[in-house]
Amino acid sequence: MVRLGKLTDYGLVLMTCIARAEGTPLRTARDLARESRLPLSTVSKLLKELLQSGLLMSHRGTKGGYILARDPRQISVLEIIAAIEGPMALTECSTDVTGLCSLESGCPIKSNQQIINQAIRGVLEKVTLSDLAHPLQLTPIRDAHGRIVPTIASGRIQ
Amino acid sequence: MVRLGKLTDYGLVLMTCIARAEGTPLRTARDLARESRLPLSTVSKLLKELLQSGLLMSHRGTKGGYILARDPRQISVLEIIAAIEGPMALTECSTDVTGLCSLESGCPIKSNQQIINQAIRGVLEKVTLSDLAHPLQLTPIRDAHGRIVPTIASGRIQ
DNA sequence: ATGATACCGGACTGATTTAGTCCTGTATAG
DNA sequence: CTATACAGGACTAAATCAGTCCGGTATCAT
Repeated sequence: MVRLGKLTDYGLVLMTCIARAEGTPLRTARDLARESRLPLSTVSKLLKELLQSGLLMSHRGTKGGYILARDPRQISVLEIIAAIEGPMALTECSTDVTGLCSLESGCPIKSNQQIINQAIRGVLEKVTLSDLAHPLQLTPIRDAHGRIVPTIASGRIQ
Repeated sequence: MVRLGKLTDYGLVLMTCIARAEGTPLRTARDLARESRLPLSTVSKLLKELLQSGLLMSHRGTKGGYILARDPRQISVLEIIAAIEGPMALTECSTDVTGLCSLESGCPIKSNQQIINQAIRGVLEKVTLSDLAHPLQLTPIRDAHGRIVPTIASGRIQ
């Protein structure tokens, strides 16, 4: 449920790879494909999308490649996901445009959608690429009832 | 992105409908279909799934219908979503079972997935059916930078 | 210059998933 | 005993997704 597409996964991996290699200035699609063990064609496609969303910068030619457009701490996971899956459009109802819905007023979905949307956006906005890049410990803390406490133990979040 | 399926939306609506009608003890699929303006066949299907997940109880026969299995405040949105979309399975990697992934150790996806998963789960677990049922005000608060602060202004969350 | 490298942009296809329908069976109330 | 309403499946059409491929353009090294 609420699953990200495979390509989005790959995208996160690629961004992580780029973020981790701080020494080399530019990473080629070929390099990243090898590193992430993904097919080159797929990697290229993803890098293009990430580029168009302004998360990467590129340089052509023999010594070309990709580089992060911003500091990893300034890139949220939400942005990366949006870059690949398109802007969050849960339903037509969730846009700001009014009058589209045939149910007019009293549509019971609208507020629900927005509540949930807002909640998820909020979380994903807080997690940055930097959080993903550093192999941080994920320690699932469980409370007395055995339920997972939604705290991420990296120290950055909450 | 990170979108819920339409059916999940409908499911949330149906649960909300049931939660809101506190007077009537049992709601039939037919009633709910009329109320939610969704086709009966779809509504039936969803109610069945919600039933099997233990979120609803049912009664057959002439005066039959559905009723919430628990207090709306005890039912999280996460449960409702999981009931319809199946248990959160972002990728095979995100299950607890090890050894499935061909990349063996050092798979860079795994931790990412779990971080994001955990974050989303955490949020959805906190939002309850009660939150959806009461037409609460959604006031998107923006901070100085124009970014949305992920606070939901119902007073219940955060 | 010129050729090799690597990004750029889009079209295209097969597979998977999703939404939605339909039908037959079983329990309950009157 | 009959109408009502849930129970449990199977089934299909449509939409989405993953992945591939190709012709084009910019850049660097020789």
